[in-house]
Amino acid sequence: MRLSEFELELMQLFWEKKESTAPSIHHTLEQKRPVSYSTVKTIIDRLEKKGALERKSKSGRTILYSPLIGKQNYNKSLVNSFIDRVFLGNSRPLAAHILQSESLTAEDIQYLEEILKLRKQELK
Amino acid sequence: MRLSEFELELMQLFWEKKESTAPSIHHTLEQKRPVSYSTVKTIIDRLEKKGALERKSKSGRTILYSPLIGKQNYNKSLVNSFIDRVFLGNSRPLAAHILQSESLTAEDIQYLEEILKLRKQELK
DNA sequence: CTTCAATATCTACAAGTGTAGAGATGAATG
DNA sequence: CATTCATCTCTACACTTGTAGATATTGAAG
Repeated sequence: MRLSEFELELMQLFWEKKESTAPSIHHTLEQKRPVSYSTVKTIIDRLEKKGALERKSKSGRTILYSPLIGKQNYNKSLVNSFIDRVFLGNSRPLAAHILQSESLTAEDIQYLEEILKLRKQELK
Repeated sequence: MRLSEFELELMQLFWEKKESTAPSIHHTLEQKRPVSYSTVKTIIDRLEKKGALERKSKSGRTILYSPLIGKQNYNKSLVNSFIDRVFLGNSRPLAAHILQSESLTAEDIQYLEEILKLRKQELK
């Protein structure tokens, strides 16, 4: 399944909240930038049509939606296609780039080292 | 500058070849999948309009194009916005994901460990 | 019940994207 | 020179995306 930028932005919110309504999502998003309710609802409708969201229930007229696709899963395929598109399928330059990234803390680095250690073990 | 998927695909070829012509790019791309010359040339025109390519010279009627934007630079900003969009600005999960990726060789792992070692040094 | 405010549904539109045909044009060839 | 073939330029179109107004509907409040 293919999500647009905006669609993904909304899915992030749904994943975070587990389930939510259009008015609530609209409210949250409005904190960040001006956007009309209609716009948000349109995107939600499209997400539903694509099978990324489903209607769970109603309270009053208000529809409660919940994600049909998993964040983990989706991210995984996104990362893979990103590596394909941008780094021609070669993970290493991306890995190198990120490991140099400023935003990693000492803890992050520690943690990532652990992962590498384990991988080395596996390879032997 | 914002490149579409197809535009990026062509830029990858231009970066690889340093400079090239529409017929040549078309030829290369055709190996992979059926696509008409017109299509390729349209994308090249758009890349030129966006300022990603420039006309370097002509041999006969054939225009030689070369990249105006750097692969390194462009990738960097792509990676950053990718992390923002998909991982909400948090590099660590992406790093973790990639370090687990099957496609890394023992050498890659060795190399990446070096990077982490250096980073640790810096932090002290 | 009637009214109203909130929510949903429907419709629209401009910009960007992938795709390619039609026609112009110029370089090479006989 | 006239012709042809390759290449360029121009135009087009359907689909997606971001954006939102107009209108319908209904639960809630009086």
